[in-house]
Amino acid sequence: MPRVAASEREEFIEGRRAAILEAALGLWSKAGFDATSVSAIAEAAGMTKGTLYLYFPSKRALLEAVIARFSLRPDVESLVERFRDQPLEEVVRILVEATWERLTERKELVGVLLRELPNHLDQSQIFLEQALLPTNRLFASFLEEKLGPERMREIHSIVAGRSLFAMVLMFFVSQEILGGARLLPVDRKDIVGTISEVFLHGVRGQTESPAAKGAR
Amino acid sequence: MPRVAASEREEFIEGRRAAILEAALGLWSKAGFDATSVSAIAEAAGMTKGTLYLYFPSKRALLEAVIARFSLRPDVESLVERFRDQPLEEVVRILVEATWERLTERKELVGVLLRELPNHLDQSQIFLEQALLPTNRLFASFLEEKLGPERMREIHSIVAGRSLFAMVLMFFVSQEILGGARLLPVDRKDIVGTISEVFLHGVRGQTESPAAKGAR
Amino acid sequence: MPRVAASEREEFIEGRRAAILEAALGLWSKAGFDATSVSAIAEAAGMTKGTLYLYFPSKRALLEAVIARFSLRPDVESLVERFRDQPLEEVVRILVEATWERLTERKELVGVLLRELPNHLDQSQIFLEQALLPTNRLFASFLEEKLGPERMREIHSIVAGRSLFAMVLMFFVSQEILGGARLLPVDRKDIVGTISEVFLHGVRGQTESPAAKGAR
Amino acid sequence: MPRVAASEREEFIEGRRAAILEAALGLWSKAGFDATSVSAIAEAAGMTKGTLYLYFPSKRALLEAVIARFSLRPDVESLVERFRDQPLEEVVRILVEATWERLTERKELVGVLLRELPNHLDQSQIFLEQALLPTNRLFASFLEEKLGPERMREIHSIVAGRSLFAMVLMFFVSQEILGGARLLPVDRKDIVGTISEVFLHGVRGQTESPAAKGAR
DNA sequence: GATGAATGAGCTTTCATTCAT
DNA sequence: GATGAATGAAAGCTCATTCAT
Repeated sequence: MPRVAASEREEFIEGRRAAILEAALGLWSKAGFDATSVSAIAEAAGMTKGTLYLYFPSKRALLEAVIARFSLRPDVESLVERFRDQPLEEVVRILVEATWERLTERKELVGVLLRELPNHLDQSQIFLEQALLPTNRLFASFLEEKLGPERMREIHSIVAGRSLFAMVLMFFVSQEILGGARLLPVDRKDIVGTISEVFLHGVRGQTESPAAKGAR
Repeated sequence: MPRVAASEREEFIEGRRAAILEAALGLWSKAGFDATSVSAIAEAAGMTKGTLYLYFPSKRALLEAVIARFSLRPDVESLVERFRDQPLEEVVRILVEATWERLTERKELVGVLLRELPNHLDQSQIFLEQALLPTNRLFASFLEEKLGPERMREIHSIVAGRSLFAMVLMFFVSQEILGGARLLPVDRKDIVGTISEVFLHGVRGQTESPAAKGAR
Repeated sequence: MPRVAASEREEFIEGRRAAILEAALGLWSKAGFDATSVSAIAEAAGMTKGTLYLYFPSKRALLEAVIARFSLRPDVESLVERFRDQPLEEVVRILVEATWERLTERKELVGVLLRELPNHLDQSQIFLEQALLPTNRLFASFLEEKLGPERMREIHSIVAGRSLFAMVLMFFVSQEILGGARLLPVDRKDIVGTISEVFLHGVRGQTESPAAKGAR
Repeated sequence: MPRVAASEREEFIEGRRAAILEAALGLWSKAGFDATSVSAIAEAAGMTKGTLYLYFPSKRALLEAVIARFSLRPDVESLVERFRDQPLEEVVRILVEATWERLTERKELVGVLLRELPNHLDQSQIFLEQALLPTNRLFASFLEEKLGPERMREIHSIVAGRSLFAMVLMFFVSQEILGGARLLPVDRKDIVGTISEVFLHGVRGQTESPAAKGAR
C-alpha cells in the first residue's frame, strides 16, 4: 500500500540524486575532489551527510556518477549525421562552434574531469572508451569520406580528427580553466575561426599554387 | 666552525631537496597531491617526515617548488632561434618532435601540473605568465614573419601558435596520461607527421587549386 | 524528523559539554593547558577526540569556555546586598569566609586561571572587566558608605577593597595551590580571622589610644 | 696546557649560561614555557640548539635554573636588619615600596613563576621553602617584637606578615601582569600608601576611640 | 526516508633531543 | 666548544563512514 505511485517515488529519488551530483560538481570544480568534504556536498545539496549516504554508497561512487554524466557524444553524432551532405568546411565550423559552446556550458565538469581522471585510471579508461573513441571514429570516417583515399595515405584520420578536438579543448582549458583569458583575452570569433581555418587547410593540404610554393 | 666547506654543504642540501622533489613528483603523478601524504614522500626520498620539513616549510611550498621546475621555454626559444632561417616546414616539424620528446621526458610533471594547477589558481597564473606566454609570443612573431601580413589578416597568430602546442599536448595527454595508447595505439611518427602536416597546410592556407575549390 | 524532543536533545548536548569542561578543568589544573592533550581530555570525558571536536571547535575555544564559567561575582554581590545594613565588621568577616569557601570549591579553576590568563591576554581583559571590576567597584562604594568621606581622603577605596580580596586570594594560592599548607599549615580560622582583623582595623585606621601610640 | 686560565673559562661559561637564562625568561614571560621552543631560546641567546644543550641538559633543567634565580629574600632581610630599630610604620612603608620596586624590575620573572610553578610542584616546594618562608618568618618575628605579646593573641603573625606581601603581590599581578592598569590605572603612590595604611592599622588593631565605635 | 552523534584512522606540522663532524 | 642534520613521538585537527533512533 504505497502512499505514492512507484513512478513518483522514483522521480523523487532521481531528483535527490541529481541535486547531490550538481552540488558535488560545483564544489569539486572549485577545490578538487580530495579537498571537498562529503558534509560540504551534503550541505550544498540541502541534506545531511547521513542522507547523502542513502543515495550514494561512497564518495568514490559519487565521483563515478559525476564522470558518467559527461559526454560530448550525442552532440557530435547528431551534428555529423545531420550535416553529412554539407561541405566539410561547413561541418567543421559548426562542430567547432558547438563544441566550444558545450564546453562553456560544462566548464565545471571539464575542470573536474581534467583533474580527477588521471587519479582514477579505471574511470579514465571507461570514459575514453565510451565518450571519446566512438566520436573520434565517427568523425574520422566522415573525414575519410570527404577527403578521399589519396589524402588518407598522407595523414592519419584518427589523429587528424583528434587534433581538431585537441585544439578546441586545449584552447578552452588554457583560456577558461587556467585563467589565460585574464592575461591575454582572445575574441571567441578569432578562436573558432582560426582553429577551423587551420584545420581545414591542414587536412586538405598540399594544393597550393606554384607561387606559394616558391615562397617557401 | 663547520667541518665541511660551505659549497660542499650547499651541494649536499641541494641534493636532498632534489631527492624530495623527485619523490614528490613521482607519487603525485600517481595519486595526486591531496591523496599523497607527506610521510609517503619522505619515505620515498629516504628520510623521515621530520627531516623533510627541514628542507621545505610545508607541503604547499613543496608543490610550488615542483611547479617552478617546469618549463618548455628554454627548448622552444633556442630551437626557434637556431632555425630562424630555415623554412617553416622544417621548424614546425622539429618543434613538434622536440615538444613531444620533452613531454615524454616529463610525463609525470605534466600530469601533476594538469591536475594541480586548477586547484591553485595563483600558481596557475604564475605558470602561464612565465612558462607559456613568452613562448607563445615568440612563436607567433616567427609565424608572422614566415607567413606574411596578408595571411595574418585571416588568422590570429597567437591562436594559431597555441593551436599547434594544443594539438601536441592534447594528444600527449589523451595517449600517455589518460591511457589512450592502450585502447588505440598510434605510432609516434604518425602523430608528429599528421600534426605538423595539418598545422602547416592550415596556416599556409588558401592557395588551393580550382578543382579543390569546386569540391567544397 | 527528530525522534526526541528538541529540549531533550539540548539537554543531552549540554550534558556532554559540561562533562568535557569538567574533564578539561581537572587535567589542566594538574598539568597546565599546553601540557594536556586534547585526546587526554576526551578520554577523561568518556569519548574520543573526534567526538570532542563535535562540541568545541578548538582547544582554544574550550579554554575560553572554561574561563567564562568562572566568576566570584554573584556571591559577593548578593552578600553585600543582603548585609548592607549590618556593621562593616560583620560583612567583612562573612565576605572573607565566603570567598575562601568559594575559592576552595573552585580550587582547580583558580589554578588554571592563574596560569593561563597571562598567556591569553585578550581573555584576561575580558575576565578582569567582567568578573573582577564590577565586584571591586561595588565593594568600594560599600566601604565609602561605611567609613565616611573623611577617611576616604586618606585611603583609596578601590585599592583598599582589592587589597582585601588580594589577601584572601594570595593566601589561598600560596597555601592551597603552591602547596604551602604542607610546609606550614595554618588553621583556616586563623586565616579568616587575621585577614579580617587586619583589614578592618586597617581601613578604620588611626583611632588608637595614646597607650598604643606610645608603644611604637 | 689550557690556553686560558681556568677562571677565565669559567667566566665565559657563566656568561653563556646567563645569556641563555635571560633569553628563556624573556620568551617565557611572553608566551609561556610550553609554547616557547628550545630553538627560539637558543636563537635569542645567539647560539644554536645544539650549543644550548651543552649548557643545560634539558628544557626542564633550564626552567629550574630560571626559577632558582628568583628570590625577594636578600632585600627583605637586609632591610629588616637595617631598620630594626625604626618604628614599625617606617619599616612597613619602606618594605612595601622596595617590594613593589623589586617586582617591577622582575616583572617577567614574576609572570613566569606564577604560571609555571603550579605545573612543577616539586619546584614549587623548593621555591617556597627557600625564597618565601624564611622571609615570612623573619618578618613575623619582627612584627611580634613590635606589636607585643598581647596583640599576638589576637592575630597570627605569620598570616599577618604574609598578608602584607599578598596585598602587594596581588595588586602587582592584577595591575601589571594581567593588564588591570589599562582598565583602571591607579597611582603608585596610592597603592603603596593605602596598602601600608591598611596593614599598619590592621595589625595595630583594637584601640579605637569611642566615637569611632559609635559610628559602626 | 532522514538524522546527526560517534568513531578511528590518518593528516600536516612541531619539537625536544641526539650525535657525527 | 660548536654545529645543524636527523629523528620519532606526539600534537591538534579533519573526515569518510556507520548506525541507533
